[in-house]
Amino acid sequence: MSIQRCAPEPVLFEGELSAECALFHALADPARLRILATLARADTEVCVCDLTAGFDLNQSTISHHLKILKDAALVSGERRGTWGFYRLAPGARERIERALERTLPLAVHA
Amino acid sequence: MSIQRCAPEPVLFEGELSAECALFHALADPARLRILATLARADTEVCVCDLTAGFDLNQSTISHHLKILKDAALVSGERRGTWGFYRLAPGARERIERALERTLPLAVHA
DNA sequence: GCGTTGGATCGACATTTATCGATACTAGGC
DNA sequence: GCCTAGTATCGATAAATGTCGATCCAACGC
Repeated sequence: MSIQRCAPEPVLFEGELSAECALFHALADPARLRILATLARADTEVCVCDLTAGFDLNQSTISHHLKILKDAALVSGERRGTWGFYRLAPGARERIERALERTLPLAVHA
Repeated sequence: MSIQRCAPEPVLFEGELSAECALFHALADPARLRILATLARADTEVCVCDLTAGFDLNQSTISHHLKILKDAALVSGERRGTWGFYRLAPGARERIERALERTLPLAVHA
């Protein structure tokens, strides 16, 4: 037998939140969070070599996390010569704030 | 040979972000995001039976996600009789906003 | 007492994912 | 050309995790 309802008129959210979920997923890793925090506090771009040297992770692991952050459009990367430089993507924080607003709106209007 | 630096004075973030990471992790699942969005838009508490009936997921799966959200202090649950009721934890959104501020501060002061 | 019902917990399984080593790629220096 | 160095990509592996079914627990009705 199926489970019954305890009260009439349940209001369930049916909207699409996959983009918001992808954003939060990119934030849900300690290595990526440290990279983001570093980029956010750097007034300039940061070289990949500094991240590789500073964090206790393999170079390929750093590169892997940078790709995930880049795919999430949270950082932007550029290669000059043999070195790679990354910076926080413009509007990264605003995009997260908007995702939060769509998930947990301050003013409940639905 | 170890990897060399391309420039002097790399500034790496060394702070602790495990609590923030745990918060974002709780948000990084479509089912939990839908539950949170539902609770945020409900002016009252929501019965577990409504979540189980409305979302295309097993009852034990819903309960599992509710526990994760509760452990993250994003929702609060109460049992009255045989039914369980959940609501958005007070200050849930503010806690996420503070976690975002600690990770990506608007004013760079470090 | 017993049976039922909603929800939580446990076990198992499949998928995802973080990490690493090895390799490929690209730009310089020789 | 060749060699080196920094980065990206590929493969493999181990750990984490989402999902489900089965079971347990608590409350209600009989």
